[in-house]
Amino acid sequence: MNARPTMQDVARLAGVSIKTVSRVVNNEPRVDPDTRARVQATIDELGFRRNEQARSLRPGQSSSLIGLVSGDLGNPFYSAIARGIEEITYEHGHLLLTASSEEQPERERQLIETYLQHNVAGLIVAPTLDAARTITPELLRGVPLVSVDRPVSDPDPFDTVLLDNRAGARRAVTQLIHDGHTRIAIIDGNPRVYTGQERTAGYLDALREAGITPQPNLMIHGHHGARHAEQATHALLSQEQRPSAIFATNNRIATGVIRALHARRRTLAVASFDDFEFADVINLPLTLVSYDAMDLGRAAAARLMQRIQGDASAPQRLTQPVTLRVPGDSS
Amino acid sequence: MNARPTMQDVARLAGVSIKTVSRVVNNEPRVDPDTRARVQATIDELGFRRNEQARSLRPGQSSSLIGLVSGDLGNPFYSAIARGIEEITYEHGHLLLTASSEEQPERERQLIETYLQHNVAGLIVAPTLDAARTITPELLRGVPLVSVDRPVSDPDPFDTVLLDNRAGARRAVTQLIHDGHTRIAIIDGNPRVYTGQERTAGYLDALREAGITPQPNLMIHGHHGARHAEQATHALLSQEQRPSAIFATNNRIATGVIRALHARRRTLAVASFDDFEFADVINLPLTLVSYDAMDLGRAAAARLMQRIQGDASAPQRLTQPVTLRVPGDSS
DNA sequence: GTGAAAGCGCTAACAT
DNA sequence: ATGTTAGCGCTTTCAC
Repeated sequence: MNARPTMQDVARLAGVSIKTVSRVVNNEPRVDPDTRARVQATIDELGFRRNEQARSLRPGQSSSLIGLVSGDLGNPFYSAIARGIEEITYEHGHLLLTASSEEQPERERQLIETYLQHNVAGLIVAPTLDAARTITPELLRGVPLVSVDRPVSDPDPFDTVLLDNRAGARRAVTQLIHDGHTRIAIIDGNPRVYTGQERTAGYLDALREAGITPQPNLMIHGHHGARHAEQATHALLSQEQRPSAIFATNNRIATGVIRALHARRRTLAVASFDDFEFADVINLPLTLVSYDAMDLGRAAAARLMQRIQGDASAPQRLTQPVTLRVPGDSS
Repeated sequence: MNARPTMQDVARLAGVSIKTVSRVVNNEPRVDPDTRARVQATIDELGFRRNEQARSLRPGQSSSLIGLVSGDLGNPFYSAIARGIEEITYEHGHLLLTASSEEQPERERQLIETYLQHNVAGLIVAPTLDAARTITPELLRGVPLVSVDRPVSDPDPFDTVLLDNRAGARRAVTQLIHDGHTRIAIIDGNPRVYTGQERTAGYLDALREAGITPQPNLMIHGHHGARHAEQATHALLSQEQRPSAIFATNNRIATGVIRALHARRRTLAVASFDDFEFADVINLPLTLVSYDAMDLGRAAAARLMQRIQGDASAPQRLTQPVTLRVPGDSS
């Protein structure tokens, strides 16, 4: 457990000044090759590693930390985003701090503050519902922030990377209509959630374009989570005017719908925002809005890297494309 | 973008010395209540936040950073572990750095070094295959490390948190035997991977206990990933002596097996290490070794917290329990 | 109860 | 090509 060696230690042992060691460590040019070799040998011998905290303490020297606040790292959607972010930040020599807000605005604010105390060079946040109230430019003091999956507010003072929620939903529902469906139900989660709102708008777009009048009793909201969606599906199928297809606005809802149909041994067309493994193995006609969640993360991280490198242009809203996938249909 | 205020700024504005500000920030006792209130007011007014890098620069003052190196954060197994770790470290006021080794020992070593440069208080690693060569006590210089899912080496100089791989596999295969199966195939990934080895050993345990002689042509190895497992399943079903049940040593392999069976419209009993969503909706007799991956992370983080708090006892090997689950069987 | 001064490990500015 | 010095923001003696 010998203490960690410092530049001073290396300098003493190599018989040079600390600044020369610094030059070698930072690959600065004006060092005699012999000196450089000698210093390097001492560094290797001692196993010296530069203390990053001390380095980034100097003003101007920004830290190489990036902070990520996601909704829930345990959710594959968020962890794929995190993976994409990690890929880009790693390439740029940054380290990634991760934490989950658990959709609690207070925890989100608290995490951002803690990150700022650690001098992060930038932040990526999947904002909670009430982020607009807590995440403000004053809180950030110039540290760049990119939001992902949802905007912080509208209009948005920050860069944002979103999915094309509305168009994706419209295309999925239009597909169902093409397949002959007219009684298409929608099951959505918390109506305050941005993505659900957009996807619901896309559903209505598709109906309107086809001249179909939306039926209130086919539009179920507030049923987030697989369990609620399962109950909602049972309710839908028990009512008078039954749907012939169901659009689930996300994969947890789709899971509930599929469970309920399985329990009732009923075959209904199911469309879902979010693709999932096993879609190919399920004996139901599926229409999936598919996309690469890692790409969302990559795009957000790439934008943040630009900001860190000094880009001061107006906040951007980037929309990532989605595609329609019909399992078993190899066209 | 006014610069971030320092203790010095607070001190000047409050008309006290920097040390008094420090006392207030750190909740030290010997401060006059009035002074404390005045300083606190100034802190709030300026939005002062202590610079954590500067604080932990002082020797003794450990940083509140924990470093996690997982195989692939995009894999739900690892992200669940990460979530469990995050939960515990958050409770203890630590922040979590995350990165993926992508199963490359060199990248793993590199990440650990980078973490150490950032003065992490401790490390949690899901070791790669060749971790024993790179992760050594010399590299770590006294920074505690806990490995998770796989041991670094055997015997292990570090704490390790593992699943009960062998017993879980044995129980799953024993269940298949109880159900009347005697020709039980196993599909495993890379034979050098610890978990696969243990699970294969459990498979053999179960056969031996039942007096069944292992059939080499029913034991497929080296087929990691869903795609390979799919091919392996097709090969198994094309041969003379066909199995009536298949044990998949992890969920990606199980996915491949299920895909192949679905393509052939064949019903076979399938056992799998790892539970998965949709298990309830698949029309195959399944036997699943189930466990809580978050608990793995929680246990690893809890052990690390003990080490950070000074526990210097001998390295422990903790084994987390697994349970058998038969979907549809509500007993 | 409060403050002055030293120093953590490093880099930037300015010598030599 | 190399060294000296100051100082980043904070905590820690040790005075007062």
